Amino acid sequence: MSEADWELATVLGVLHREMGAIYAQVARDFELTWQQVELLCQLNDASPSFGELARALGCDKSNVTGMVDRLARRGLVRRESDPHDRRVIRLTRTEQGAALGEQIQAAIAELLAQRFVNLSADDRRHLITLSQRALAALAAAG
Amino acid sequence: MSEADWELATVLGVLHREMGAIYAQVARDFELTWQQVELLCQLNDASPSFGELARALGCDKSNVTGMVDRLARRGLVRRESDPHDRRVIRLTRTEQGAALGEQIQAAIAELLAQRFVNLSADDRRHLITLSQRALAALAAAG
DNA sequence: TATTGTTATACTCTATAACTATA
DNA sequence: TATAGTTATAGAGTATAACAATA
Repeated sequence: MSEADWELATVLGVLHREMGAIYAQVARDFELTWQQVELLCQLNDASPSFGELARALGCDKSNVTGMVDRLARRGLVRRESDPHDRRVIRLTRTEQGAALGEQIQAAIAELLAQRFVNLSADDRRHLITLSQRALAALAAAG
Repeated sequence: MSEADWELATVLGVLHREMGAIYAQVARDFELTWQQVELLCQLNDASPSFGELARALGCDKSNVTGMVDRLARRGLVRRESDPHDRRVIRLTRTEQGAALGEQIQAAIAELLAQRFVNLSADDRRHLITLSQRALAALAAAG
């Protein structure tokens, strides 16, 4: 393993922790857990099944039931049965859930813009480009 | 808010989720939770008090007690009372904990190197540099 | 038979408040 | 009186296994 590999792991680790703190802050501002925010973000333009949600969130499908229950109790999401397969339930946001989801994403972008105010426009542009390439590399590597 | 702010939030959000999956994978490989890994990483070259640990981990001090108990039960950390203030307890890794911590950090760096194999050496170097600048900007913004 | 969502169970993390022993 | 760590409690996330309905 090269020196650069160690440096990459170190700096990405610290950045990951900082980003986690930022997301946790926003979630708490909206009285949600960050897992609930993650789930809500999966419903931006899709109506995933519970199994698809579990895979996207990296948890077991049995956990999704409870998380959805809690969001449904607050009127943010709604279960809808799949017409093609009556075993499957698809999850959609309610109007209230969609409105809240957009507020949350705006709050995240706003907070990031504030916290990165000391990063020059050039650096910010490069950071976006390189992060996109990094994501493409991750996708290619599987 | 500018278009670049939205792009930054989007790409950093996706990257954050990918990194989270990577860390979760490593933690599970070592039969630890990712929170326990975070705690262990705070002991690399320091013996923090429980209050300092709580601040670093972004949780309440009352939570630290249980997390430390579970790590101590596995022989990875040890409580040591502070000679200057008998209210304070400082946490240190055992030899076994130090060895495991190094294994974990090596595993993270190794896995990242594998997953980023499709990112060119140039891009990787730039990603390190820009991430370091981003962290400096975050620190400066408070 | 296999799969989908659910339930039950046990463990962990998280937040709050009350407690103790120091300072 | 203030602070550091602990305890008790309640809610939430996590993993496993067993289950009913459907395919």
